[in-house]
Amino acid sequence: MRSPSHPGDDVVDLSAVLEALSEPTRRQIVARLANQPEAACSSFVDCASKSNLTYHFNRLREAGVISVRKEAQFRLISLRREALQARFPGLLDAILAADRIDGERFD
Amino acid sequence: MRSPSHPGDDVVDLSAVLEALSEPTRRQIVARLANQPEAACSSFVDCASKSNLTYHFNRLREAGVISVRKEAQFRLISLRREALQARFPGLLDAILAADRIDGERFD
DNA sequence: CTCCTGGTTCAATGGTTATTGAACTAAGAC
DNA sequence: GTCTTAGTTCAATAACCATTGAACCAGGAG
Repeated sequence: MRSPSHPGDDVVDLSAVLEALSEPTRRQIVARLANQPEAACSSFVDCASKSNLTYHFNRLREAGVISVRKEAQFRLISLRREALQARFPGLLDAILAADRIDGERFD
Repeated sequence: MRSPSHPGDDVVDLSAVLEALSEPTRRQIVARLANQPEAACSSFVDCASKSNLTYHFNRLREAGVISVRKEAQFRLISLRREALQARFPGLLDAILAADRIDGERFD
């Protein structure tokens, strides 16, 4: 785990990005962020426990998938769409699309 | 790990596919298969040890990414492009493209 | 038949992962 | 100031991961 605040976490390693997005909870977080410019950590309490959320946010941030901004008493999370698109064009969109399809398994 | 021969391993779970392709050795195998209709297990001895290759082939097969066919004394591996494309359109191509970019890191 | 070659199986190992709960901190609300 | 909300940190745990090496097996080659 890296140091707490690392605004310049850049998208570098494909393995890290795919590992980050291979986890269902993290994919759920990312899928939700795709529809919102920003969301507070607290809006994901239905996904996992507080400390577990911190863990998943760290993994996503270290992979360069999200960025975290501190605003008053809240942490605001956002998806790093442009950075991901610049580094691996089409990857995030393909995974988001696949995730939507994957979600249809039990219809 | 599942039973030895499982020709009908189908692409079902996105997590399994992404986990399979998040490992660099396995991505290398898949990238090489993308240029060849079929390849013998033995053509990947430069990627890992024999037993380690068996392990990686199993993980790829269980995720539905490759299929393995026994021909005389050889095992022939092939990429399940159509099955992947049918289930998660564009995903494999995006990951293969990202892998090519990722490979350019040390230029 | 005996000897390779191609590949699997198995147990062991060290490292990593996700998850938990309790203790803690930072900052606004009252 | 006290209380509460939002979130981190830390240690512990169980499960899983990739990798190894040795033993094994199937089938062709000599």
